[in-house]
Amino acid sequence: MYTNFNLLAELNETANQEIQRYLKLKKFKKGEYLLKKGQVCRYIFFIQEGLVKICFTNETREFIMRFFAENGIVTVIDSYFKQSPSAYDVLALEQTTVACISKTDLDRLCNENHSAERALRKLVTQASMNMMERVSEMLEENAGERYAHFLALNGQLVNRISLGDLASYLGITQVSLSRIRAKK
Amino acid sequence: MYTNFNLLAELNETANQEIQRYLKLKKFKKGEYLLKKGQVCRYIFFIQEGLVKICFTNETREFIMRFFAENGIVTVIDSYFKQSPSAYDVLALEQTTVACISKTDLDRLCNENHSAERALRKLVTQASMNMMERVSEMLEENAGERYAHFLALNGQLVNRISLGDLASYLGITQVSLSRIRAKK
DNA sequence: TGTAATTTTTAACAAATGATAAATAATCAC
DNA sequence: GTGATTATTTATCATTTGTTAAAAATTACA
Repeated sequence: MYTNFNLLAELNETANQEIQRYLKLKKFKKGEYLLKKGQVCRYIFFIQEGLVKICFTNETREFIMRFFAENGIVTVIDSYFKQSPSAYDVLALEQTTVACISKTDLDRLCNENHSAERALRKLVTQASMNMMERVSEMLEENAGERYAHFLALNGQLVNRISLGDLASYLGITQVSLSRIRAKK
Repeated sequence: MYTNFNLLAELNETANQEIQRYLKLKKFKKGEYLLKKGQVCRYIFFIQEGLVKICFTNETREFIMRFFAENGIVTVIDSYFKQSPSAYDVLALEQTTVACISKTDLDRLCNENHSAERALRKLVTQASMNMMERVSEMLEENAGERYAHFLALNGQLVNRISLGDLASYLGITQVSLSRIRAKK
């Protein structure tokens, strides 16, 4: 039922059966929060359908860490692992269906099952690589280059994301992104 | 002998004895490379003494991902886990002594020992959190704010890092950083 | 369909940062 | 120590991005 996640491919038969029992389906409407800033993130979410953003806000602006669409695996890593208040919101940009597993259940699974621990390690490794790539881009590229880069890697996603959200992801204002697009 | 690393505190007695056998000491002079771009990163390095940077270069500029000093644990995550050519250099900024373990040995240890796998998971989790924090800062803060932030968190390190390297870390030019400092 | 609300674009100006060059200061090698 | 090398600062100008405001386009919905 909940296939198509690399994390799960890593699991052995036992762990796979276990995790299927733990996973619970949840649905979020567009605009609903999977997690609000200040709350403790108690789940890892497997997105089956829809689109979410992890973001935070200033007094004046919003900033987006990442988008996650179908087959994406989402959690607020430091809140989840430390069970501390999240600095980020997780918000549905479309009607979104997720399968999720609680930290309590996954901890149990990881304690009992080495392959689950390994799968989790691979998941956070992937998150690390994604964030390093993002840091590299932000160091090296200006806003126009980051925009082109995002288009190249996420061509299909762009149609589902507002310009404002894309600007928040790129770390610039909506006005600035509009100007960048006009130049091309 | 090789104490003071959180990663190791996580290990059980067996794994701890094993890893002590695997760890090898290496010394690098100032300016020597622990890893060059294009090489495959085959080790995790535990810095005992000294200072290194993970960096990459443009046609014209250098960019620094992170500095690692005493008790820091360094690897180029995607090169290490995928055993693919590194996009980054790892370079000693001071004479540096490291204990290192090869991926071959650590893989063996992780296969045999659940607590080693967990320790590795915690290591990459920490790396993820660090990189997320860095992305957040780069989205939200301008260069002057990032400079102040770095000073606040790494006051003691600043004296060991050249202005040029600090600028490369902040993603600005040396000239720009000099200007920022002059304003304060 | 028509009106309101929202999103995107355009414009004008301010602030931040990059690029280049030159001056000054600090460090290194002999 | 002395000269050469390297690192840092200062200055000037160009480019990028932010801010604000208004216009235009799109979308929502009654």
